[in-house]
Amino acid sequence: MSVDLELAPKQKRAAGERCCEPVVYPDVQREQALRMAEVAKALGDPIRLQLVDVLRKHAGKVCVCELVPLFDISQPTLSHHLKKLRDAGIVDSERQGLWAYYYVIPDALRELSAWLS
Amino acid sequence: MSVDLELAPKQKRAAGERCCEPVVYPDVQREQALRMAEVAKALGDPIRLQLVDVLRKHAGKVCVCELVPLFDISQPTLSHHLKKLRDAGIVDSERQGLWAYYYVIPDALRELSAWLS
DNA sequence: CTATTACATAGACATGCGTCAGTGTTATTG
DNA sequence: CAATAACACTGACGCATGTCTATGTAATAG
Repeated sequence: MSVDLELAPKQKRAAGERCCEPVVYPDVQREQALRMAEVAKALGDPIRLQLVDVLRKHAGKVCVCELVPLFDISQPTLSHHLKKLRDAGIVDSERQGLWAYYYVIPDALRELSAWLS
Repeated sequence: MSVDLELAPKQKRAAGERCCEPVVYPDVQREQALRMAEVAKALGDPIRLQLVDVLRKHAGKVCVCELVPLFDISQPTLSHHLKKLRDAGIVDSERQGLWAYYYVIPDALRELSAWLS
């Protein structure tokens, strides 16, 4: 999988000349880069990465009240991180009475994972 | 691969009682989360992600002068992004005369990639 | 209804980020 | 030497981020 940027032919040039001609490249696949970067950015915080790890390990849905004591941050801060993960399309939640259960959206990490391997 | 956080037993409790006891968890593997989050954060920008993509596709080393025309940003901004990738341990560079050649460090993405799959 | 519990939202604060114009550094050409 | 080219660094700017305290909302207990 790639993001498809065309590259100018690679060759040395003597100084005193222009190094490279400007390259026109199709911005095909740029949306893919945007999507993957958004997911990567959401994973770019240790707490959020550990949150995703916990949610993935516990295949079912996990109550927020079980997540709070795992980290040295306040409950609102954790709520904020969960929202970031929701906005990135990585997790989703369900309310049941007073509790909120979070889970990883299947295949949410697939595109990035495939690109990385 | 996981980050190894212990989770409290998952069970509903009647309201009016504490939901969960605080959980003590070993911060084993927390360094791993820090490392992976650092890499993910560096990939969390579309331009940097595309830079890594270009460098990975062209297995050899790529001259900065070939990268500049691929993006709609100034040369100093691109230099800044390359520095971020260097700081994250994803790429490295070599100077040869006037030119600087960048390349992806082998296995720099392996840990994150393995965790994601 | 009142109190309590679980969770989210609001606002504030310091810090970090992405970008640019400008400048510096190093190497090559003439 | 002076001029030029490739690249990095500096400082500035607006905006986003991570964190907190305080408050809001919805549901349950009594």
